[in-house]
Amino acid sequence: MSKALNLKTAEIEKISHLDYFNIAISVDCVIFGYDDKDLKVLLIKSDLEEFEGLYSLLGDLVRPDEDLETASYRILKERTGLDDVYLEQVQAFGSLDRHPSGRVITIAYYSLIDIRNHKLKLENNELHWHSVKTIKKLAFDHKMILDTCLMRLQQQVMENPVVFNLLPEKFSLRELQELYEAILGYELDRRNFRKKISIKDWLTDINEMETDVPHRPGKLYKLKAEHRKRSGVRRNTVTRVVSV
Amino acid sequence: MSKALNLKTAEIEKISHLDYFNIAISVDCVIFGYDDKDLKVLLIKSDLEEFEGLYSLLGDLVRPDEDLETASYRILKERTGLDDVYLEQVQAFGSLDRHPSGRVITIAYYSLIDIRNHKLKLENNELHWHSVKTIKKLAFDHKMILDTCLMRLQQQVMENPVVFNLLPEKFSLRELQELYEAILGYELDRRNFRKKISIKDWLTDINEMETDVPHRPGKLYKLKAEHRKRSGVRRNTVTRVVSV
DNA sequence: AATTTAATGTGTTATAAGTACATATTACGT
DNA sequence: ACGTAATATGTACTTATAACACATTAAATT
Repeated sequence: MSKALNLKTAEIEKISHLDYFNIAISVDCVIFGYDDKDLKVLLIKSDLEEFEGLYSLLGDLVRPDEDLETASYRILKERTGLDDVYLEQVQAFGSLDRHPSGRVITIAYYSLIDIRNHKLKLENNELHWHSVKTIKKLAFDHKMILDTCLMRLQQQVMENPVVFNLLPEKFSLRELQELYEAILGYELDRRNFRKKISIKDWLTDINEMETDVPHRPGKLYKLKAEHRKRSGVRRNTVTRVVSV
Repeated sequence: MSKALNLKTAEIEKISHLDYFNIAISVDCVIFGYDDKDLKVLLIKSDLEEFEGLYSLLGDLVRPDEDLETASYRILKERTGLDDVYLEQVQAFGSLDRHPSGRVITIAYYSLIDIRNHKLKLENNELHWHSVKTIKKLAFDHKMILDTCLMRLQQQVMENPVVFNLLPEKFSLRELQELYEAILGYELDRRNFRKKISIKDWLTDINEMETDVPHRPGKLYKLKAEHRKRSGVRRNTVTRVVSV
């Protein structure tokens, strides 16, 4: 891989090899979580002077020997310890000035994880969950990336059973509705919401009830196994590379 | 930009600078056209031995001093002579083995152009329009990229007034419906189609009729000016860079 | 033990959107 | 003048969305 790529036009060859490899490529993960009726995102304090005091998404350069999904899974694994996560590519961001130290094109992924039932190794990593709706500014173009990923999540939410990755295995319909409301940013009618969900036929009633709620407990449900796909990408080939 | 990026983890620094810049980044354009009731895509014969006899999408490496949209517009301009085109990013493709000569991550864009009313400088470029539905195999992973872009186009088509970029300025409802059918791959009911389009309120009746049709001519319509956005990206900043 | 509280669970009606389907009309070609 | 092939248009049926209220249950309070 040290010789020039013999790509397409002759024109390319005029320009030296190094010029073309002076672009770095990174992956940035918008890691969504859900807790306390609130959509969260996992952020780290930026270590760049230019962005002193600002937070940024979790990202890293892509290594020459790993593909994009592998890089994303590696970041998730390194930062959170998790390797069983939902992950989906959203968009590439490549403005010239998006990174102060040089040319870095980044591919954004969003990821959904259940905060409560996975103990993350957060503290030692300087990682923290931030409420999405209170975030005003981030390092780099990460606010734009976050917004784009949130929009994508909002689009997906009613068509695909993806949000269950944010919930524990068993949940009540109220919890599910609150999650939808947190993602969409507006309130839903309870009866219409339940009807819609029941038409989709995603859930099974497991004949258990909520406990420890200070009111009448609701029924608990599980996502049906056939809809449980933890990743938008082919995970069996990918996570092995990451987690071994 | 020749010194290392001071990015995130200490771990990165263990790996030499050159390793990280040994990934090239390209842009590939799926250029859709429409003619003869058929969705077409613009392809070029691959100049790589590995893909002898196969066609590939139009693409090129991204230059360190241009952003992704600029690179896409440059490719379109260089290859077709057009700079007033609809262009939208779809997805990044980054498998390790997708390019036989080395590691190249590519960002796929799709583009919509009106074949008939723009004279393209095709012949001297070895470019040809191919009917999308007859394409079985392409060089690299370009078949996958084409399929992904087509799916994206199909998704967009009913929600956004994008397909008008494939048609001449004035068109009949029949032409429009045939275009939708070509993109979606199935037939539509004429009355329902017209109702749906009229509800969207995208068109103005310009009080002209088709000419040179061997049957009763239909009315001609134009896309209303407020829906005429030739690009999914901010073009006023972008095309200037390309076309000046 | 009785009462209050706060949530669960459920159904109907009205409106809008989607689907299936048929007939009269018009310009061209012969 | 006539046949042809496409345009133009509307209605009934079905499905989805939206708005809306009341009885029930278990926990917490008195």
